[in-house]
Amino acid sequence: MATSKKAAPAPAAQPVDTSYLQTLLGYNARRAALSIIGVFLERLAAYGLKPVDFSVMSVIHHNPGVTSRQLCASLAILPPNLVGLIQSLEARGLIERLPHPTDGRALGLHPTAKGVSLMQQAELTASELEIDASSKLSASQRQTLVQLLQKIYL
Amino acid sequence: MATSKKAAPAPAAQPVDTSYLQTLLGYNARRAALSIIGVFLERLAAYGLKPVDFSVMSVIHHNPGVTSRQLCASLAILPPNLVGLIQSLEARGLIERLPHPTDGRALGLHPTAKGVSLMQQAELTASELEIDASSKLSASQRQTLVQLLQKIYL
DNA sequence: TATTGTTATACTCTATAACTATA
DNA sequence: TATAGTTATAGAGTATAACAATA
Repeated sequence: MATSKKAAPAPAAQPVDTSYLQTLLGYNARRAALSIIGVFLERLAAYGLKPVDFSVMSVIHHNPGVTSRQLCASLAILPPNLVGLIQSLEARGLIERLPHPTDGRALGLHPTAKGVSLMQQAELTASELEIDASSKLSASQRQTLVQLLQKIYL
Repeated sequence: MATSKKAAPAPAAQPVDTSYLQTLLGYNARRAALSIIGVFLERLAAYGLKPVDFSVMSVIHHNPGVTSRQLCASLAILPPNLVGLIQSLEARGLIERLPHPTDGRALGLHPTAKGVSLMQQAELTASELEIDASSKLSASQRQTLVQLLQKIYL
C-alpha cells in the first residue's frame, strides 16, 4: 500500500513554498526555538522541569538569595506568573525562601542541597541535549549562533 | 532623587548572573524570537495581523489554492487551531475557499485581491521591521544567522 | 480503512487590576 | 509615594478526542 506508484520517500505530499517566511529572522528563530524546546521537554521530563522551571532554578542555583523581582526582570516573567512556579519548587523541596538581609518586603530564594544536586545534573543534561538538537551544526557554528542571537535581545 | 549616591545609569539594581543560561541555544533562540515578535506585534497591528495570521496569509499568498492540511503541516499548526484563523481571515475578505480541483474533501484557500494587496504591504513592513529589530547585526551576520537557524529545524 | 475539515473541550501560558506590608 | 510579593481573573495559545463527508 506504499510500494507502488512512483517512489515518494515517505510522507511528502506537501510541496508548499515557504521561501518568503524563511527569509524572516523572527520566523526562523521561533521555529528553531520550538524545535529545541521539544527535545528539552522530553529529556528534562525526568527531572520534572519544564523550560521555565529550569530557567528559574538555574538562576537561583547560580544566584543564591536572589529575589522574585530580580528573577522576573532577568527572565522576562511577570510577577503574578512567578508565584505559582516558586511555590511549586518550594513544595518539592528544591528551594527555600529566607528573609532578605536588608529589605523586609523581599524574600531571598535559596537552592536546597537537593536543589543544587538536581540542577548540577539537569544542567549537564540540558547542555548535552542542545548539541543533539543542533547536530547539523559544528561547535564553532553553535558558538557563532549564540553570539548573534544575543546581539538581538541583549 | 537620582542624582546622588554613586552613579548608577538608570534602572540597574539587577546584578543577576545568567551566564549559564546564555550558553544555551534554546534559551537564546527563545529570547531573540520574543524580542523580534514584540516589534512585529507593534508594527503589524496596523494590518490587523498577529504573527500566526501573517504566516498563514503569507503561505496562502505565495501558494494560491493551498489546503488547510498543507498549511498545518508547513507551519506546525494543529488542524483544530487553524479553523478559527481561516474563518476570521475569510470574514475579513482576505481569502476565499474554493472547491479543490481533485479532492472533494478539501477546500483550496485563495487570497482575494484585497488579501494580496494587504500582504504585499505587510511583507514589506515585516522585512523592514526585522532589520530594525536586529540593528546590531550587519547584513551578512543576519544572513548567517538565518542559515544557522534553519539547520536546526529544517 | 484513511484523510479533510470541523466541533467541543481542556490545559497551559500570558496579561491586567488590585490588595498587603514594608520602604 | 513607591516597591515586593501576592491574589484573582481574563485572555491567548496549544492540546486531544471524536464526528461527518469523501478518498
